[in-house]
Amino acid sequence: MKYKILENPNCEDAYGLIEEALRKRATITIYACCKVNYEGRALSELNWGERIILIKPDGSFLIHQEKKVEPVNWQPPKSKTRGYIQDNNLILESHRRTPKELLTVEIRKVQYITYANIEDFEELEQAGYEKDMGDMIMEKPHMIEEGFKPTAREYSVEHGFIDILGKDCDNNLMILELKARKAGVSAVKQLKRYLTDFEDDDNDYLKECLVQKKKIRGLLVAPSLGEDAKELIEKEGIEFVAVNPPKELKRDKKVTLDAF
Amino acid sequence: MKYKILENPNCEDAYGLIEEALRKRATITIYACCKVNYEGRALSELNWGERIILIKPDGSFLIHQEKKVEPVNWQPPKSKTRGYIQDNNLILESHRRTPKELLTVEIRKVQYITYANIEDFEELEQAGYEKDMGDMIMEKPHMIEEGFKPTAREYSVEHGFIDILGKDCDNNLMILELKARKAGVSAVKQLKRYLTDFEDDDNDYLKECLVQKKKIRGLLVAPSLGEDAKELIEKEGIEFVAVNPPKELKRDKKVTLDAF
DNA sequence: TGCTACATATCGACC
DNA sequence: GGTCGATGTGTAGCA
Repeated sequence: MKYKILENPNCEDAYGLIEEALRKRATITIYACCKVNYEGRALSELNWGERIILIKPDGSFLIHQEKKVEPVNWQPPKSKTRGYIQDNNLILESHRRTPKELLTVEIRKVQYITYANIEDFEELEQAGYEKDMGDMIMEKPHMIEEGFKPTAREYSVEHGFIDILGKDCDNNLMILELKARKAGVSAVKQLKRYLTDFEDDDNDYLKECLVQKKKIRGLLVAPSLGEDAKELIEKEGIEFVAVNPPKELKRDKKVTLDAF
Repeated sequence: MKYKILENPNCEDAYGLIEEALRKRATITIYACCKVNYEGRALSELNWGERIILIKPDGSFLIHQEKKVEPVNWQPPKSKTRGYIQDNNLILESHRRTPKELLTVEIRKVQYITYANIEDFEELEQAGYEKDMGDMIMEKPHMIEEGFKPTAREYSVEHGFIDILGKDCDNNLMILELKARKAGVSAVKQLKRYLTDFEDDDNDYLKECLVQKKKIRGLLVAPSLGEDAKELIEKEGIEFVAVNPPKELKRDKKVTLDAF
């Protein structure tokens, strides 16, 4: 990692280092006293104070205060950064075309600037999502109940997509809504809406179901259920199945599979 | 701003500086080659690579790659950070109680660490939100149309809240859904759902409306409308009113008001 | 503490 | 370039 650090620079030196870093497509951090203006989708102003500025080679621009995970101001990747000197202050601008957005940072005093060319070829591997849960249920449908047979995934209805469509051992239709986290009232309402949509819709599954005089069962599949949601599923005649999302990384899974 | 910078430290020195910084409740940035594991609401793993670590005095913990606005891994405010040395590597852990979440950073090589006590007493002032839009319409109802009289705000119905409830000059009921950004199909559907909820609900507004044989008008209020949404409002008999969210900071507003 | 809704949401996938 | 949906969404407000 090649890096450079500049402490207590004057305005011109700070400007010079930032230009150099931008040219070299390095990642820059600045500890400085600044004032920030943003105009674009919304409008904001942040008065003089000390903050940390992070500029990435992909154009991302972040300003962090000493609190919270979220930056106080930012610009997304592909934004264009430029700097100039005005009234003996260093101004940094980050500009985006669509939508038109401009972030302006007026820097009164730089404590230090660092930049480095970061080498990172890894991507985050993760698990424990709704998609993983769907994959798992398609692979092991008995997790839902004995005899469950999935027939379709991401089945389109008026207000969205039914996560998994299938049949139980008695050939009743089953409509599954998956949630990777604790399900709330909104999840129950969503499933209810899909059930209504499905019943209003003219489709082969429904026709077959009517002909064979079978039921349509709505199932909410999630690791747990909120208190309010418990009441609502009773009322709506919806069933709940407790399933935890698989917390297994794909690489680990592969290893496990390879072992067999 | 008091700060300290340590370049190319060995494991022990890096550990020492971080402990010192945590004690002093400083804001820390580390450029380092590390490996990251997260387990909590989900599960993730990030293999060896160079990243920027930011630790804030409120407990926020961020790991940034050289791309994107979002950190690749993080912990929220109030998380507890601790460090230790294992196998000649520096380990940083950030721990959260509820929900139980643990972030583990294994650092192989530190390029540099800096910490500083940041002084920032300013908060972001902003404008251009749905709430501002609601305030503006309550203050200047004629923006919607001549003779519009708001009667209720955040009126609760089955699937959510009606932003503004009111009457027109002919005493017809008006149900307003506000959006601070371009409205899409989902906004129209949301309003339609609220209209249905309202008509299904047993309330005084509705009773009065029926007695006086008045209409119920649904209005979508937003700066603009997507193409698909235009078709849908036609079909659903919903009206659209173009209103831009007020992009005026409260301080500016106050000044303006003081001037009168 | 828990729940709801908003955000300059961001981000990825799909069209 | 848009549209749609998931997110370890984060965050504020309120019960």
